[in-house]
Amino acid sequence: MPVHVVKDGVNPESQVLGRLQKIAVPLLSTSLDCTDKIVKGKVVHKGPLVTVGTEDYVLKSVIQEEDSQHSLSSENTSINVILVGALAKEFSESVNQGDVMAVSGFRVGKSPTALKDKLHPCNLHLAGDEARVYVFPSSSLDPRASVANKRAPLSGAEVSKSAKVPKYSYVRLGDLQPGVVVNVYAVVTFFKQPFHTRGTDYCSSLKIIDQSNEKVACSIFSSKLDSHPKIFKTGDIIRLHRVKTQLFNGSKTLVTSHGFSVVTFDGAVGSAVTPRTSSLSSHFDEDDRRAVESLRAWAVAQLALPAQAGVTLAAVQPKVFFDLTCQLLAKAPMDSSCTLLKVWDGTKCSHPLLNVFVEPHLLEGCSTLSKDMENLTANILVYDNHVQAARQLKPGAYLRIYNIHPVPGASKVPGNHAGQSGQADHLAFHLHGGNSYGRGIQVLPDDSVEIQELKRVIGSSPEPDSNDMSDFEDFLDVWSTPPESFDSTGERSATERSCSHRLGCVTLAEAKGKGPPGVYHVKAQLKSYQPLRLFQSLKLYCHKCKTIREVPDDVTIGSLFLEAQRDAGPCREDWTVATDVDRPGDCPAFPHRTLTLHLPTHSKRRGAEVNELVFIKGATFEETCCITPGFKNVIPVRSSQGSMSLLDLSAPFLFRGKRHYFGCKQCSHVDLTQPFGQNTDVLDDKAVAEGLGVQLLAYGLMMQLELQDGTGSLEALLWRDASILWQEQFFRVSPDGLAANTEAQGRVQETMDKLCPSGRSMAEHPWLDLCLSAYAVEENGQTRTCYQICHTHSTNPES
DNA sequence: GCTTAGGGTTTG
Repeated sequence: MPVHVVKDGVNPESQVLGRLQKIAVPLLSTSLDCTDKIVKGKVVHKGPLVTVGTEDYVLKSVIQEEDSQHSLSSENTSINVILVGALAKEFSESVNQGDVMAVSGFRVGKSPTALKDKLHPCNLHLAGDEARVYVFPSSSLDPRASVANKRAPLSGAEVSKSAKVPKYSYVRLGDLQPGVVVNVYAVVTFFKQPFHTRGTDYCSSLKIIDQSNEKVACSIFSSKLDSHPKIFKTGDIIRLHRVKTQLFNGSKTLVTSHGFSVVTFDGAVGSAVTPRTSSLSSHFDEDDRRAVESLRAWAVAQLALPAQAGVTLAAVQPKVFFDLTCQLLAKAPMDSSCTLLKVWDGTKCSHPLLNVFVEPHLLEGCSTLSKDMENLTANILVYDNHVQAARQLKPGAYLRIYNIHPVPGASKVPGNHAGQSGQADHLAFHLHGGNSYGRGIQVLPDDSVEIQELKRVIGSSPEPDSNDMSDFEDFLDVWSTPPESFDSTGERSATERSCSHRLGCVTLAEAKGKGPPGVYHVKAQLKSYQPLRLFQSLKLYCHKCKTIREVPDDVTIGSLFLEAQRDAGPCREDWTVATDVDRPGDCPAFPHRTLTLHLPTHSKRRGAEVNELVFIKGATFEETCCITPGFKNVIPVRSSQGSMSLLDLSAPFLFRGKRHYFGCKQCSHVDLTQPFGQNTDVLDDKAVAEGLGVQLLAYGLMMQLELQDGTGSLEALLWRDASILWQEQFFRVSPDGLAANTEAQGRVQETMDKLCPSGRSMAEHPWLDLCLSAYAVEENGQTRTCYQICHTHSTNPES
């Protein structure tokens, strides 16, 4: 019962005011934080009970401050009290003029009748569950009064129990008064991610607005990021408790004061009213729900606050900054002040997107899987302060990235030397340094409204134009399938044999007991594999001499190119025409070196194009990479006693797009004196190698797999016989393309992750049907048994 | 316990 009558003889002050702070009527203002406050006065006017509609009531009353201290110091000692609903009806029945009453759970509003009635400029609103009226009948103070006998007296204990903490009251932004701590509800119109201040805290800088149409800046300080508002987009609704109004440059601003708290809500009309807060003790009730819905309804009606239509990749306009809700696919450091984020949102950009070349071993996570897919993937270069934030991100995470700058034209990408030309009309995305315009990256929780929508779009992402559907299926498989579904308890094998052996399955222990040579069929799980960094497993293999070579790194290759510049003499061959390009002294060892392009003078082959082949002399490795988009075949050469010669065969002898081709030092017999390629229809890698006298090396993966079944474990090599099957069927990638194709490498990694999911128990590792070949190897006079996996390929997870 | 920041016509 919201109206409590205090029994005769009970000291009202001690019973009711125990936990509440009394505010004198003259001191009431709209900026007052009404939490835990009580106002007491004598009822000097009791208006009639007015019926609104069929069941609602309103009653107006006036109370007067009785505290002589305040009644003398101010004229505003009488204030209008508006009672609404059941409270009004009850008040009408149980309160009389002359009674003293105390009220709590009120809201202070502007009195619209102040000019007319000359009463207090504010009024008190009493409505809702938290509003309380405590009546001290004039009989309890003045025995001569006769109204008390009509009332059902309540015990003091009951009064005390029901005097629970009143609800929070909220001040409109238009009513803020400097120096006063208040609570507010508002719509966010601008926000910055929390950033480190020069002081001890992070600061969230906001602009907010409410129904009073007053826009107010707000600074939230806290050393704990968790205490900062979880704002995802403008239009979100924010509730601030215990914020103080300050004047700055003549404008009111809100700043957090001691014990502040903040809760946010989605701003969309009709969406669930779910408080976003890390606080466990946050207050939230029906009134909060109403406040949020009221603000949502108000905001949607304001033309000044257009609903934020989220920009998808498909809707991106060049040069127009935008915010993107997306999923992180992969990331790679570019240099100390720049990190690349590869993201998608399931839509296809209508502008071609810049493809950023990344060293495969620097890429973390999985990339898009085919060239056609790439227009679904935005490469976002994040700079400076955002690099730190990017470092924390995990591939697969859902993000919102604020203030992305789509820049047309192949802009310079830090630390990136290859594959940048020929993308002049492609869009590059930048997240510039600093936090102006709300620039930043935020991880969105999986259950947020925007992620629900993103997941829906990703789930129905358009099919690529490419015929290569397996790529796309893999893509969806990896990104739309929760990790839980990778477990394969009692399910069919993740690999299958393709051999024609008629053998029964043996255990690993049995296979080890039988010794070499032999072929065994086993069923086992993959416990571990090496190397974990897959680029380290990539090798070069000569089919002729059977030699295995490491793939040289870029630094080694770079030094071989520099070495080749030592002989600065000409190297004319009569079947080529040379064009000299003076290079400025950007290479300290060889100032003003000359870069020479040699083009074949004639080609008798039909359909041969002018850009089919070029020899390049005097170029650095980076420069050679840079001209690859202009020619189908780029062959770096050097001068050797006036003749054209290839570089040391440790370096790639041929560049085709991003692909680098190596030759075998032992088996090659280089001859550049004759034109070549005229008897072939296609001048591909094999034709070029043959024409140059180079024995082409093949790429292959070499891995050591630790297999396990219930009987024991066994180390088996994955190479040679099985490699083609593994690489073309199992990983569904061509080994030759693997070195240049970060996506293919990503796919290999995905496959390995499925076979050997890290962080999961062995029970969750899938079972593999394998064909093992055992053979003896002599080493330091000792014989040991080695095993290789052969005739084995993956089963398609889809079928 | 106090301070911090105080949006802005961005751009590698």
